[in-house]
Amino acid sequence: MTGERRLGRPRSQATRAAILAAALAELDERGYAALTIDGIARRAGCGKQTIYRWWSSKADVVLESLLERAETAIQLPDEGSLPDDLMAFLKATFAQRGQRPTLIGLMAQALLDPAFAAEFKEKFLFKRRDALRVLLDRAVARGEIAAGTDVELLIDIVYGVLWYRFILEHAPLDDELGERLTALLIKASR
Amino acid sequence: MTGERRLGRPRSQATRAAILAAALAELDERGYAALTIDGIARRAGCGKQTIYRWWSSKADVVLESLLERAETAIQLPDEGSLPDDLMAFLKATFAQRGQRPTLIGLMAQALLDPAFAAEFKEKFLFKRRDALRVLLDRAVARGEIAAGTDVELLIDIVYGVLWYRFILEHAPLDDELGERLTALLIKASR
Amino acid sequence: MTGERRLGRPRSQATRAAILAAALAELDERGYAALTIDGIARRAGCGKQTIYRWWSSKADVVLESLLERAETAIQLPDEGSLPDDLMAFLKATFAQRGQRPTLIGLMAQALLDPAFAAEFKEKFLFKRRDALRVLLDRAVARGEIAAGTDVELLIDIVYGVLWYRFILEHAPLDDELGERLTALLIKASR
Amino acid sequence: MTGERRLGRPRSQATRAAILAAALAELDERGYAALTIDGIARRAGCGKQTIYRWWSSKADVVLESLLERAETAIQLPDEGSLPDDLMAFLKATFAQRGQRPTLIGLMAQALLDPAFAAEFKEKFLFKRRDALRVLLDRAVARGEIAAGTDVELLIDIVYGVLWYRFILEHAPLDDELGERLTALLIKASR
DNA sequence: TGATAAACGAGACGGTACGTCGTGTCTTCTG
DNA sequence: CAGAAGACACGACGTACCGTCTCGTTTATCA
Repeated sequence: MTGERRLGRPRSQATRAAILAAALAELDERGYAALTIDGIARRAGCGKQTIYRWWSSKADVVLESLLERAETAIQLPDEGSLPDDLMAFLKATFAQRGQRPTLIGLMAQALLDPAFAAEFKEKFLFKRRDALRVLLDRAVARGEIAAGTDVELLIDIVYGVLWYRFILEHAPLDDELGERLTALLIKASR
Repeated sequence: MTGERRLGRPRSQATRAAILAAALAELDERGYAALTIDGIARRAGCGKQTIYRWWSSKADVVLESLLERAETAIQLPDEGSLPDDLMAFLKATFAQRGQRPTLIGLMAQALLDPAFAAEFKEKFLFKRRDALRVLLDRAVARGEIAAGTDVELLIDIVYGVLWYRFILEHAPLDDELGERLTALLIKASR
Repeated sequence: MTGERRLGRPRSQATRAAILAAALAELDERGYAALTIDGIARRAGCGKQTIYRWWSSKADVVLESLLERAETAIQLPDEGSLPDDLMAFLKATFAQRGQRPTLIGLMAQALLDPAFAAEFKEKFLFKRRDALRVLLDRAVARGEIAAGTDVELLIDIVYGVLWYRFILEHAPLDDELGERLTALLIKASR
Repeated sequence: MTGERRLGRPRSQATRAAILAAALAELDERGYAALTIDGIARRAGCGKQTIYRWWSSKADVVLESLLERAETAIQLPDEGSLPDDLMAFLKATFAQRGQRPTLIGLMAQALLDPAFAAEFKEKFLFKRRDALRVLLDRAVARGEIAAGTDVELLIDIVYGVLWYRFILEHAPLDDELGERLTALLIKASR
């Protein structure tokens, strides 16, 4: 039942880990644009084929590396009120600024490659939308925001502003932004 | 006096135009990711060197092509009230959805290449922010929105939502979005 | 034991042969000066990298092609007397006049590139000197030429005249030259 | 009468000299293989067109530079006897060893380019043959060498050995070679 | 225990585009 | 009208990665 044991030599978990680690290391040292499959393989001490066997692109490798990082996990706060929940959520999100190079690279890849875009949305972007939706739905249930409120638009505003500033870097992603954004959303949705 | 006539053979305007046209044609036929300098040169009937002499990357060529297209010009409506101005502005912006592949490609390049990012911001993104700021400042002057309103945040919300939906394509960029966004911003800024 | 099996995919002998053949074909059709690595790769149906992996220059490829041609093999006659040996040797050498374009090209490359010059001397020019030296040493042993004769100078004379006429083409490389040169050398070395 | 004054601005002798000097300087600093028309023009402070107007190739420029050098002039000794004449001639020739890089480069160009080869022979190589022929004809007239001697072959031997050693550098071009070659030729031609 | 089967490292392969270099021609202004 | 300046079309250069392939080797399961 649990079976599914495939024939032949099983996938090497050590190699898998080495590849993910190598990808992150290359990313840190050289940046996303300079990432190459050759380079990852060389650093991981594995053959290129092994990478191609399990991932479809370098972005795929990076996405998996990213998702394995503990700090990328989504926090779902429950502070009792929307403003507090939102602030906690935004603070947790802002705290991941260190991932910028990686996230920016993945977004670039998503823009250039529709297949990867689908995967990036499914495994990353939409998961975060889902988390935020939980907070907002809770607020609707509590009556903190009006029943007819377009929750999807609120989500778009939060992530739209976040990504827009994340990409352009013309203004900071800090607590002050969190407070102003929270205040604005609540005022707009009462 | 105004002179500034440089020495030597002057830059060929015909070649410049051929290159920009070739870039747009390649873009339409094959998409941004498949653009190559070789391909542009071949189609334009010019040497690669000539492209490298005047532009620093393929994104640079594409950006200039794009800026020369009349339809990329920024509309600055003046309808007399903020809601009308905003709707007109958003409608004009949404009308450029056909440029999506190009704009997405340029954004991808900006994410991968900081030098190009700076240029893209200066020549494209910030020009649009400036236009929107004019509308909002006008509304502040007219008392339509509160004096202390964080105009920059409003701009970030508009363009944040626009780009976020533009990139993810999880929801349409249409008049209904325009109306809801306008309503929300006005409610939040009174 | 003799093993030495290298790791990884072994070198493709088919590709090696295709490259050498393509080089000779290009040489015949277009001449040495018009040879290009691009052209050889195109005709051989291989990537340029494959050529660069195994040879350091186009001259290197051509030299190897040449050395594989059966007709480039050195004949070592043993007719019993120096005049007969020399005539046989010269006839065999003159018979390779068809290789002129190739040899001239290789010599040109040797003049321009010291690294290739060393290789050309080692693998081609000195091998021929060695063969001729065998003939002359034999003649010394038989007493046909004086014991103190400067054999190296005789070799220089033979190959000097040959190459000089080969290059300048101001006089033929034919049997009459062979006879006169033989006679002169013998008269001078008695 | 002497006229032949062409119309328009006359050729600039200063520029001509600058180009020839620049060619020699580049030759000395970088070697023949690295010579470029661009480089010569840059160093001479002239336009490339000016070079193309008056010379047909870089080899052409170099040949003219070489021929203008005083030390390249042919010495025609008249010592009274063939051995002395020959030795003097060879000594004078050997004394030009410093020109090796230039001469080797010109010879390489001659091998690659038949048009230049013709010019090189006419203006350089055959002039030297002519000079040597004068010496040898004088010796025939004096009865130092037999009347039926193949003078052309003797010339080929002298220049063949010289160029062969000059190119291969496997043995020196020195007085000892001069003496041995002289002795050999005289013994062979009595 | 040995056959079978897949994963793995290594690295060669056919390709494509890169960005640079040099060529020989052209187009402008200056002397 | 020669000459400097330098832009131009062209085409080869040698390199970097791509994604695939072909080896020998390793590590499992199954008969």
